[in-house]
Amino acid sequence: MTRNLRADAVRNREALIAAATAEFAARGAEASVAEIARRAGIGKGTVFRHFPTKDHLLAAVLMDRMESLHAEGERLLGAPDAGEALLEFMMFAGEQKQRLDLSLLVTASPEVLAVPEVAGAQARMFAIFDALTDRARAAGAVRDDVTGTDVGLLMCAPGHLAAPFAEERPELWRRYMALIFDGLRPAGAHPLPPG
Amino acid sequence: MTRNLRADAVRNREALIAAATAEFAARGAEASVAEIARRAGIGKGTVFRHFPTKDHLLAAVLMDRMESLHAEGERLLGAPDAGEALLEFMMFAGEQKQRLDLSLLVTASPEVLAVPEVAGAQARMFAIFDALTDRARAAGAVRDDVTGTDVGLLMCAPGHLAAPFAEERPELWRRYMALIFDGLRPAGAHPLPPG
DNA sequence: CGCCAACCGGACCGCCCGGTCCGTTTATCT
DNA sequence: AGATAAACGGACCGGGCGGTCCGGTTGGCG
Repeated sequence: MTRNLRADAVRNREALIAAATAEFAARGAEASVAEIARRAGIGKGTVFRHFPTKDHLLAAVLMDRMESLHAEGERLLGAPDAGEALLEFMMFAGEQKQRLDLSLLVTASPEVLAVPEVAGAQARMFAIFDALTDRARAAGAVRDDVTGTDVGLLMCAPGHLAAPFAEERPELWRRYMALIFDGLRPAGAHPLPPG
Repeated sequence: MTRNLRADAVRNREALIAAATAEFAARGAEASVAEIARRAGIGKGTVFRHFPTKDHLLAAVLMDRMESLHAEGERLLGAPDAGEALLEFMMFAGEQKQRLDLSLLVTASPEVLAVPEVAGAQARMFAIFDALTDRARAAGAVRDDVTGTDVGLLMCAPGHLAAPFAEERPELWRRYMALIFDGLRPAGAHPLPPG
């Protein structure tokens, strides 16, 4: 069945995933395998024995993040204020210490989506987006035309937008997340005419 | 002074810029010089005689777009409704037929900013962002804490977010632009506490 | 302790990139 | 038409990438 890994293999695998997480966080999907291996203190060959492809390695890293989002989302489904819960969720998503590009999760490349577990994890993640959004909408905290997909996409933006100022204004992304959430509120809504 | 180009050189230069515009629009800044040359029907060597560097070629393309934004912005500064003018400007920016990634203009790479004309054009462009935003703010159409820089950054988002759905929902980006603009309105504003 | 399979890691491959070079073509001027 | 400089374009270079291979190392079991 699941063949037991040798002790050193386990150690290396852990170091590899840690290094990959850090490196993908820093450089995005274009991070190089050689650099990840160097950072993990192992050879490039070892990387490819643990994962057949760079995309499979990326997939493993993304899975963690998606599960994390999923868990926090489920927790917040139990929060009393549905609107506040949605905002809190978006902030949690943007926060990810290792500021892994959220759009790697939300709009994942075809290659990593080809890994079946990733597709499943992404589907579960979007289900949580929907659940949180439906609840907020039912509570009248967001306007009627907002969907879970909208939330998933929109919450990716602040990270990108604020990235150039991450040094001098590390909290700028929070302001943009709040701004965008305000756009979701029913108060000043001016939705486009359908068409 | 400015040495006259030979007729064929002029033709090739035009074809080159057209091809570069299309290719950068389609593939972003990672478009390859070889492909641009092929598309223009010229050799790669010719590209580098007209522009010393790929970045200089990209710079030439970006300049056009920035001037276009600048012109439309100045036109809209004369529009009666300041708030409507700002929204219209954002829509114009998102529209750019060749949907050239706006963030190439707004958060240009250090390399292309090293081309002095680009830096100047970008500064003029940001000045227009500020002018339009100041006027909208003075008219009470957007909240007090919104700056021209905010507008410049935020208006880049819809293009990215809607890109994966560009095929089946080509107008989705408009909805997001409107949503984001609603977040700028004073109506339902919930700005973050300073800090 | 000694053996062997599991594991390691760096040399190596093919590919594509931005950029250079130079022998060939061609527009232009007389 | 012939001369000449301008312009062309593809072969070529160095570098970095993802991925492979295989001789050397090492953990774990009998």
